[in-house]
Amino acid sequence: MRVKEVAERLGVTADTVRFYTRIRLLNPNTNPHNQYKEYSHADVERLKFVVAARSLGFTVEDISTIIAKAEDHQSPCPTVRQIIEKRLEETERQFQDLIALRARMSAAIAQWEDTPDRVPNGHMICHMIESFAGGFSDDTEK
Amino acid sequence: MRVKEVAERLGVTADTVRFYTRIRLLNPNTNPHNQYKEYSHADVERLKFVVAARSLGFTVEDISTIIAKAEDHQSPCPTVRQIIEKRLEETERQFQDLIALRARMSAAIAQWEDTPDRVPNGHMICHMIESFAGGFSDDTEK
DNA sequence: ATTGACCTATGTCTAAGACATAGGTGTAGC
DNA sequence: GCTACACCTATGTCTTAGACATAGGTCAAT
Ligand SMILES: [Zn+2]
Ligand SMILES: [Zn+2]
Ligand SMILES: [Zn+2]
Ligand SMILES: [Zn+2]
Repeated sequence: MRVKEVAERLGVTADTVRFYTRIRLLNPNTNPHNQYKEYSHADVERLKFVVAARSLGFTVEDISTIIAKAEDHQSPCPTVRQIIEKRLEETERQFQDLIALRARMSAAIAQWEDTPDRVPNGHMICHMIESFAGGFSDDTEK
Repeated sequence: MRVKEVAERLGVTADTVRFYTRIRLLNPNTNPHNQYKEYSHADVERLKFVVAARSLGFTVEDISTIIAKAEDHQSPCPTVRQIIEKRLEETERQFQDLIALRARMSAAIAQWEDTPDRVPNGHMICHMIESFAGGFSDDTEK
């Protein structure tokens, strides 16, 4: 199979499969005539694993580590448990950041509904953004 | 003022200020002797604006656009309203994606609590990841 | 003048692909 | 066989918003 077929079969783009191949997460045979990659059943199996792991928040580097361990006949499970715990924490942080951001955006939009447009003068760029309560005072405005 | 002072005053890193300077979002004078940048009061004011806009989810490119309009003596307000609406939609999408990801991760961790570690064989890398219900069936496993 | 702590500008790197492009494939028509 | 032409491929470059590394500059104390 060539890249597009394998990509479609797993619901990812051909570019994604090419990327995984580039970083040697997949190692298909290369046709020496045109450099086209030929993906075997085993390659598809591995890609399936990568897609599943990605969907659980593992980075491609995490996945490389995991696969390396497995190929070394060691159980990757402890590593997997450790990593996902860390990734979940990161996700939680991002989540909180995103909630805060969304709240600020919504508040700004709400506040600006009753604010007229204004042409900037020398000491202001957009009064809406500048007046939005964030408290970014420079504390040295004399 | 030099980069560090201005950065501290606004609660960002010196690298951030340098980055904004590099992309000409800030345009401090340069000491021709040592290339050190000298930030004026006006530069600090502009940085204050950039920081405020960033905290509302505007990209640096958005901010460039907004500033350009203001410097052209046009009101940037309609642009600002348009952009933040779009950015809020994106944030909302990210938010939903993140909720789904977090749910998958938590579910996986919960499921794996009762799963023993296992050493991989030729047809498996990590059974925990592989067996986690995501339904990534290749549909051609004959 | 010399040290040494701190600071600076510049270049490079990051994640995970998307995008652009030059060239290859394969089928249809002649 | 040859030519179109639609589609596919590998490769190189680009993306975000800074972080990091490093060679060199500053400045106060010696
Ligand atoms: Zn199989
Ligand atoms: Zn405005
Ligand atoms: Zn001012
Ligand atoms: Zn496992």
